[in-house]
Order: sequence, then structure tokens, then C-alpha cells
Amino acid sequence: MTYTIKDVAKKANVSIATVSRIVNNQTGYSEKTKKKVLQAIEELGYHPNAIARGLINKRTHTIGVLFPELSSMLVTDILNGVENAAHEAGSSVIVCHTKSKTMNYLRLLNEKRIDGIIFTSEILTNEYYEYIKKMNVPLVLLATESYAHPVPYVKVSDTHAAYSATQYLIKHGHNQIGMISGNKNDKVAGYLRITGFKNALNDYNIPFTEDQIAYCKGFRYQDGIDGLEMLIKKSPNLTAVFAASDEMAIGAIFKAYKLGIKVPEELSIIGYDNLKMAAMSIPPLTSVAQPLYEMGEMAVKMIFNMLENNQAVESRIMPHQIVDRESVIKRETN
Amino acid sequence: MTYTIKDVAKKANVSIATVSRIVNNQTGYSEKTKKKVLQAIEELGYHPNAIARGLINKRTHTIGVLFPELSSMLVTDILNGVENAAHEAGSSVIVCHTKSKTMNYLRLLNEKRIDGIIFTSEILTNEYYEYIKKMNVPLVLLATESYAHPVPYVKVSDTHAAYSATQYLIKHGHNQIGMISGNKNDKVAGYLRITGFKNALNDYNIPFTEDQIAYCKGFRYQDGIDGLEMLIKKSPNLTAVFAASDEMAIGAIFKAYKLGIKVPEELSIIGYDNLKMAAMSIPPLTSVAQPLYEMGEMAVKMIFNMLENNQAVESRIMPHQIVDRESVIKRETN
DNA sequence: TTGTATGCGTTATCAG
DNA sequence: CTGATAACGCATACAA
Repeated sequence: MTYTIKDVAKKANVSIATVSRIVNNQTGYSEKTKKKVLQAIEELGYHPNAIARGLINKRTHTIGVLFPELSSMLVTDILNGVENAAHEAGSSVIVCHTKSKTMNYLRLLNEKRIDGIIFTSEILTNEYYEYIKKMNVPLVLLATESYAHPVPYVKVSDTHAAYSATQYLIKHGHNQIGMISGNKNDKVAGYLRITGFKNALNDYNIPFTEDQIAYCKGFRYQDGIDGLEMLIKKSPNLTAVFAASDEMAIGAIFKAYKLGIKVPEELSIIGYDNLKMAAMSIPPLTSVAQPLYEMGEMAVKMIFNMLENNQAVESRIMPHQIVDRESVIKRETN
Repeated sequence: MTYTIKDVAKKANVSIATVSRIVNNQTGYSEKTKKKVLQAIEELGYHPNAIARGLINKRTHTIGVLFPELSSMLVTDILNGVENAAHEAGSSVIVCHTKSKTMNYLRLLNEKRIDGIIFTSEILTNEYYEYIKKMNVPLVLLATESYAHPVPYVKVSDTHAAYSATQYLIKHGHNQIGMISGNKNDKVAGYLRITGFKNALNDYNIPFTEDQIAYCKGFRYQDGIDGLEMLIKKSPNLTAVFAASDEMAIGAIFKAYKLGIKVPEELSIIGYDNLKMAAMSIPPLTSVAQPLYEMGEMAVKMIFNMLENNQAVESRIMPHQIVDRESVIKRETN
């Protein structure tokens, strides 16, 4: 049996209005009735019905977070941060993995009258944007950004992070550096990281040719394997490689291993993401870290901010950081 | 602006009852009014309010899934399966990572009047059980089971799976086999897997002493590192090791590497879980696979079954399977 | 075939 | 300080 406010009222011999006041600890009742009511609540094991509340308050204390694929290794950390921050703010999170039916989910979330939406990684199409705009709920982009629409985002600067990774390699004495890139047409993870890579080379007066970049289909393990193969075919003398994701970096390490190339002795490799997995590879992977967990937290904070102040909020560029492990070696400059 | 059924009714010149009938496609209206109403809905971009519906129907089309820690690498696959099956059934899933505040979450889920609960990995305490029982919603255990409470579960047989792993090693010519175990006091992942290991040894007449097992604190990477160290100290002549999780197996591989022990040439290692990561280690890890995704799907199917038929449902033992990679070598029997 | 009215469990606005 | 009572958006029994 599940009790209602009416049951409590009856048991405590007061009106439901009074119970409501006490439950929401507003003012307007004596200590005595409060005791009485609290006791009734306790005895009945009463819990307010959040559904009924939502109907009135127009707040469901639920936010939706969309991932393009839940199986990506990035999501656990992000989701962890999101979930944590949301729970601390008294909200829950509905996860949606939008394998090609994003609009479906958007409709569902709309009907559920969620309080806000966090949109991850995936590109925000016009259709999505317009629909969410109509829903009239706060939206923030996480680990992605939109050039076409004025939507606040939280992410690392891909360009700067890629620059840092490359610079790290350079400062370790490398000047024959290649990059295993993800999809070149990916406006953010693809293009921006390539730009960062080139900028670093340029700033340190290291000549660049297209042979130094292998363009892959995606950012996965297999892409890293393929990428390294392509890369060393084009540029056999590389001493260091920047991979655009940890998965790719680990794929590259594997390929190097198969090819008898020693990492890091003969080839240094730096990754991007700093997944849990990075610490578990052989050798442990040096990587530029995105503060995934914190980014998740930040995104929900931004949502709540927009909710409370009912106004736009500023985008956040989160700090990246290189975490030193063992896949990059210092090279004697000769 | 977000419209209500009233707006639609007004625009179509009918009563809200008629609109309701059409929206829920029941019978009792003419084709003509249907057209009219549908058009009004279309023009307004009306979507029924799931909150209001939930208040009446006592179904929120939302289920909660609890994980002890979202950062564990097991969750992505499970969550993926859960989320998929739920969405196909028209429901959404709220994720909760119950880092030491499970009761909190349970209360929240209760207030939100979710339709069912999936409880993962963690042990179902008396307190949790009693509370959920009072909530009066379907509960299924995922990748765990309860001896104390009559709750349906879906999982692999840990004993059988561990037996299979050990048998696999034996059939590859090994008879000096060790095990890196997780927490011995863990009733399911700990104890059951140890039992399976011992049973296999016994069935094949391979002598067993306690020196063949390293008991670790948990099932993580670091535990695997520590575990292998302990194990070879106690039993230096091992040719094969069964690790109770992939993370541990990969930790063990790392430790072996540090110790100059070649895997698999000098030491074969088999893991448990078949995480994505298993395919990415060097060498790629042979592992006994739990069908995590399918288990997730199955769990929600069971929930909906209980919901519809309003009765208990049978537990499911899912098939495990050894996926052959390169971390176990065939040994000449001399 | 259609409309009216009631209730789902709350909150909030009034009076008292 | 307290209690009726009207919403909230919808579904449904009952009338018409």
C-alpha cells in the first residue's frame, strides 16, 4: 500500500493543506501540529508523489542526457559526473543513446517534461535545435560545440589540447612527428585537433607535409591500428606520434608491437582523452586528459543555472592537462 | 508555448474527451472528427503530458537501474542493453550510481513512482529488499543474486563460467594453474568463481593447495597486479592463471611484463568478463564472456513481464562463452 | 458518436 | 495558525 497526503491528514487530524506546508517546510503551523503530522508521516511511511508535484510545479527534477553511443569508453566518466551533480541537486538523469533516432528521444523527453537536456558529442543538427528550442528547456552541449546555434557548451579546447600534446612531443626532443587523426570532416574532434597539431609544428619551425597525418574513419581502436600502418608507410622516419584518441593510441601501440617497433624506445606515442584504459596499457599511455567527470558536473550546473535565473549562461572551456606516463621517451637532440 | 489537450479540443471544436480518445486510439469517434483533431494536434505541435498521464495511469514508463559504481567498465555494455530494451518498450531509464547512498536513491525512485527496478552487482541487503518490497514494484537482480530473498535474477553461472575457464586452461595442457581471485567474501563473484576453479581442478584430478589462489581486495587492475605478485611468490611454477576479472587479468599481464615473464609463452592468462578492453591488450586477452548486453535486455524484459502479468518471473541463467584470443598458449604435455 | 464531470496527488490561494 | 477549494493535464464513467 502506498499512502497519500490525504491519509496522512486523516491520521493526524489536520487538513491536507497543513500536511503540505509541513512537508515542504513552509511557515504557518504550530510546533505541536508539526510533531503530530511528522509522526503520522513516519508511521505511514508516507512519501510525496513526485508525479503529482511535477504536474503543479512544472519541474520534474529530471534531466536527459544524450549520448551518440553508450558503449564508447568516454561515457562512463562523463555520465558519472553528470549523475553525481544531478543527484546532489536533487535531480535524476535519464540516459538516452541516440543510435540514429535522436528525434524519437527528444519527443520522449519532451513528453516527460524533463527540466533540461545535455547533448553529448554528437552534432547538433538544425532539426534537433529547433525542436529543443520549442520544448523551451535549458540545453547545454557537452564535449562538443555548435557554430550554427547559440547554445552554451562545456568542453576542452581541442585545438589547444592537441597543441599541448604536440608541444610535449617537441619538448621531448622529437622533430619527426606524425599524427593519427580521426575523421577529418568531424568539425570538432577532427578538424580542431589537426589544427592544433599543425600550429604547434609551425610555432616550433618544424616543417610539415601532409605525409605526417593519417586520416582515419573514426576514433576507435581499429582506426589506430590502420592509422599507424598508413602513417609509417608515408613517413617511415617518425620518432613520435600524436593519436587523436586513447583508443587509437592503444591501437597504434598494438600495431607497433606487431611490427616489432618498440614503444617508446623507437616510437613515442601520446594519446587524447586519458581514459581509465590509458593507465592499463603496456606501456602505460601518456595522454592529454579531458576532465570528463568535471565536465559532466559542470554541464549540469549550467543547466540548473539556466533554470534558476532563466537566462543564458556562458560556455566553459575546461582545462586540459597532460598526464605523464611511459609511452613517450625523451630523445637526445643531435 | 506548450499546449494542452484543452487547446487541441478548442481548436478542433470538440471536447477534450474526444481528443483523448483519438490520442490513445480508442474507439468511439467518426473518421471526420479524427481528421479534424489530428490536424489540430499537428498544427499546434501538441504532445501529451506524460506527467499528467502518469498520475492517472499509475505508470510512468520509467525504470531505475542501480549500479554500485558507474565508472566500472562493466556498466557500459549492461546499460546499453538495458537502455535499448527499455526504449523499445517505450520506457526510459534513470541511472543511479549508488556510491554508499543506495537508500537515498531508492527513496527518490519511490517518489518518482518508477515502474520497476534493476539492481546491479551490488548485494541486496535486507534494508533494500524490505524497502523495495514496500514500494511494490517489480525488482530484478542483474549480474548478482540473492540467497536471502526471493528475487528473480539474470546472470551467468559464476561457478560454471569459472569452471569453463579453468577447464580451458587444462585442455590447453596446463596442470600448474593458479587463480587470482577477487574478494573471497564476495558471495557471488568471489566465492562462486573460486568454487568453479576448484571443481575443475578436482574433476581433472589436478591436486590443489591454497597456494594456488591469491585473494585480492577487489576486482580491479591494481588487484591483478598485486595478485600476480602474491601468486608467483607462493607458486613459482605456474604455467597458467585464471583471473576473476578482465581488469585483474590485464593487471596481471602488466605485472608479468614488468617481471620479464612472457605472456603467453611462459605464462598463460585467461580473464573473465570479456570487456571491450580485452581485445585491446597486448597480447589480446582470452576471456570468458558474459553476455552483458543481452543480460541487460533480459532484465528489462523480465521487469515488463512482471508488470503485465503481475506475477513473479523465473530467473535466467545466461550462457557464458570463452572467447579465444592470444593470451593462452597450448602447452606440450610431457 | 460525443460531451460533462470527476478524480489522480499535490500545491497554492483564499478565507476564517 | 488552519482549512476549504481550485487548479495542474489528462483519462474515464456516465449521460446524452
